[in-house]
Amino acid sequence: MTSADVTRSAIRVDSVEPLWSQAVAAVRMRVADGSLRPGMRLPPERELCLSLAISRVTLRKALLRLVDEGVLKPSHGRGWYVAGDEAKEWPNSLESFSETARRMGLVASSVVLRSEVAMATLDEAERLAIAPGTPVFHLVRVRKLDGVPIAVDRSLVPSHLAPRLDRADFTTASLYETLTRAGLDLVDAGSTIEATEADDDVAAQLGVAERRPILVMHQIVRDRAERPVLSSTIQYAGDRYRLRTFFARAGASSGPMSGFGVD
Amino acid sequence: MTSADVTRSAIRVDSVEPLWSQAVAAVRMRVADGSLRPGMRLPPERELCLSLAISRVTLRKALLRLVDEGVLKPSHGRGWYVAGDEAKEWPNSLESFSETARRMGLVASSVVLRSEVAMATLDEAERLAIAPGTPVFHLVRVRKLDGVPIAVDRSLVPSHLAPRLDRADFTTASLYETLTRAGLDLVDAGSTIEATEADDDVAAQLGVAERRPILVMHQIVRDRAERPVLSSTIQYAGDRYRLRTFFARAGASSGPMSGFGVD
DNA sequence: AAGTGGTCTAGACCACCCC
DNA sequence: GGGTGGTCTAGACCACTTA
Repeated sequence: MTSADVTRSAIRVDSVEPLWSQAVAAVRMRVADGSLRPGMRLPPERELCLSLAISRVTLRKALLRLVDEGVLKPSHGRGWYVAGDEAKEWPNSLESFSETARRMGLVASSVVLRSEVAMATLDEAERLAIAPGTPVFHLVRVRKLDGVPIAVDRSLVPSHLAPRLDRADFTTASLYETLTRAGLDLVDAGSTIEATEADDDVAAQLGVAERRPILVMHQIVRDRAERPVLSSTIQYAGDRYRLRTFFARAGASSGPMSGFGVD
Repeated sequence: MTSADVTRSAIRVDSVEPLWSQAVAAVRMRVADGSLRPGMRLPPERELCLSLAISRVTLRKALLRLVDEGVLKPSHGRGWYVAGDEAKEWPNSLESFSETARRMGLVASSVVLRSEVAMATLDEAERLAIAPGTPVFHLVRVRKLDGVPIAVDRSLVPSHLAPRLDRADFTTASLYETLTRAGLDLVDAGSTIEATEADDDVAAQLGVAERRPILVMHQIVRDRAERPVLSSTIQYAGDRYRLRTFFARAGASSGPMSGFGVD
């Protein structure tokens, strides 16, 4: 048995989770705990099939998913390799605030300015596709890195989707994790990103001069039924933060699409 | 035969393209030419397998890919549906400038300020992972929508990867398409997005006041060998443009990842 | 030539939706 | 209960890498 060995032990047949999903978790675990280090080659697919006791098709579905997440890299004729730190820290979507903090070795913290349920205004109701006046949980946080204010984050969640959110302490808790644990499955998100100037409110909260550049990201996250679950507006101090994204085409094969936002 | 019928005629066995990729193209064609309209249900998988003469596994690989591109939406127990215009215009990556123009019904054009080969500076060489002094193609364009200047786009391509780029007319041509046609396969891209102020150069080119907010997107596009092929820096007038992204988790199944940049 | 990933197949069974 | 997608399998053959 090599140290890169991945055994069946992690796979439970009676679980509701699909086998490929369990395989994803098993491999991800091995990468997280360090038994699979960046640059290492995984055992050949046919061996992994045996040790995980799943078919090759199922295994490959799992491995491809991990490519999508930036954990693995396939190399035709050579093998599957664990992605280096560079790529691993660049997920196949927008990097979240806490991920950024981890990557840079800084401590992320939040100051909660508002955490309460209030009636949805016309504007808020439209963004969340609910009726005006519906109870909505409002969360306003100043996000900090090593104590320095970086961004103001205003989030909205319809109360009937996740009751009692106002009892949670979002000084440390992650909103995304809290919603997931409440049984919501966030499957897709549309977002817009623009540059504006700081108004006096945001300038004061971030400790920058008025009219300084602000990076604004607005996001609507939906569940499997395409129901808006979360509306989030983050205003970053322009000279203190940079959004990062990474896009990879898994089974590319000369994709006919225009690409990654490049013409 | 229903109007949604997709026949084998489009699939050529002798082609180098994988069958699933050809199936993707066949379905995409039907959507593009209007024989499959938004909201319509596709024939059942088992029927499509017969008409395309491919196995169900292969067909599903193609359909899943189209979900990734925002063309289709699966519905367990009901069928596959053509995505509405809303979703279709939001690819699973950053929306490109011309896509934005199309969505908004505006005419995209470019003014080429510079199109020549020059030696790479230290900074440029580092970004492209080449030696300083290596010949690099420089392309500087002012991107316009309906004649209004929206952004300044500075792109760099190492000359040895695509010779004679300075002969092309990028007033109309797409750089991405030109590179693809030159045989380069752009498979992944890392990018950063930030907000800054307009310096006098950019302010003049965009016709805005100095120190006004600017949205800057920097991007490094790589080929299959992870070799940087294109470095692109786009500076958008803050009050004239908004970047749009859409992220979907195809086979989600309670993803354990933090999400879409949301905490 | 041997090893390894990439594509493809035919068929089975389960889970969900709707009549 | 019948139709439809979702998961899974065992095995075949091809393409790329390495020696």
